[in-house]
Amino acid sequence: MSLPHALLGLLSYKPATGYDLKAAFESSINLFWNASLPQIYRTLSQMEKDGWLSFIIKHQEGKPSRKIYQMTDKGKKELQNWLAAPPEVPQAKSSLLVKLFFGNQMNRKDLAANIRKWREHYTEFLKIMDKNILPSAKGFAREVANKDELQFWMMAADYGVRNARMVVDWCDASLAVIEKNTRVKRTKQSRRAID
Amino acid sequence: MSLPHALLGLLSYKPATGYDLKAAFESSINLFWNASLPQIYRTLSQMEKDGWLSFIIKHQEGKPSRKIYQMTDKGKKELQNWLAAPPEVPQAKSSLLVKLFFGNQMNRKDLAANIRKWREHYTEFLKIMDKNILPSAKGFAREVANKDELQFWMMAADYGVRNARMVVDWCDASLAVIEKNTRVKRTKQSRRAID
DNA sequence: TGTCTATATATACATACGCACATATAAGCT
DNA sequence: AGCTTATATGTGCGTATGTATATATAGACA
Repeated sequence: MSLPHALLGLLSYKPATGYDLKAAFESSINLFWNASLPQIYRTLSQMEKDGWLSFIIKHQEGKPSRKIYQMTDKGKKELQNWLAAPPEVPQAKSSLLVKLFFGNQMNRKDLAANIRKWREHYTEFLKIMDKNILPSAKGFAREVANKDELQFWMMAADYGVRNARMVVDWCDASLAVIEKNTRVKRTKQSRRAID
Repeated sequence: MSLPHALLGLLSYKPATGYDLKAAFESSINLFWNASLPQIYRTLSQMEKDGWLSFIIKHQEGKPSRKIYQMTDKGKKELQNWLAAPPEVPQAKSSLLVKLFFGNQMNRKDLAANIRKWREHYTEFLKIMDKNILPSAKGFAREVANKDELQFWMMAADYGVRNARMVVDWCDASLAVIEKNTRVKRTKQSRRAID
């Protein structure tokens, strides 16, 4: 379970509201973790009950009040403990690979189309990373981070890029195999038709 | 949500009990999806209520009775529809990358140790794949699959191998960066000590 | 004028799933 | 004699999370 700790990590830069934290997620951690707004609110509320956070309410005119959370000493300790603990190895969950596993029951065209769609998604991701990674990193740096922090952000982003490249390569290799076999089958059919 | 469809896929080979399906998972789909025994039983029960499956009970001596599920026509249609539908792109969830993101707040030694642990896990995985992939695939082939099915199983396994190699490479690159910077810092400290 | 987006909070309902435990028998190990 | 493993079924409890919805205001757009 990482969401509370990811929130602690972001709050270690500066106090923030649930709404702020959602925005912070979107411009950074979203690459390797994801959280909806209701989930963030629920988690913050629970963390406050657990004594990891405290909050103050700041009233605004024309806009809703802001509930600004900040870490307590207990929260800081919790973050440190979590950071030092060995990370769980993520168990892969990929519905595409499950589908592929039963690919024999699929129309080859549908299967190839699905793989191509996946490929598109990751090439698109790579484009966005190329275009946005530096601006995004700079935005992050301006907001909260120093150069050391930027380095870690780049490492995490590098993981995302390597992963996307790996998937694209795999898609190409798999599409080649599927195409080759489809062609072989056609040839056999043609022969039979000639016979 | 893929578990019910993964179970449908396995049941498309032949009728089976929850216990059988757990074993089938472990020798194949476990690479890219995972399910506990209670979760499988619960899901089968729900699928039966939804009319995707029917079952017969086979009594055995000395052993518990077997509740053997098989697909209904509705279940077959459901599987076909699911297979043809475009797969959801998996949203990455990696607590190691979250930790790395806050790596600046960590002891560099702890961080490096965590990355090394990750690296070990994936090198171990690669070893097991090297040793077991063919025997495992053959076992799968003997059980349920023909050559075409084996090909798709190999494609999925290939994904796992490529992923593991990518992670190992990333670990090496990241460890190099962390080491380099640690050394630089030491040098600066040494200089300061000399000054 | 009505809809959409942004700001900001949150509840309600449902689903997926992990872990612990309950039940029963037989075989094999220490 | 007691423990673990394999076979086979489940329930109960808790947690994480997704989706829909409620509330309130202001500005932009069609």
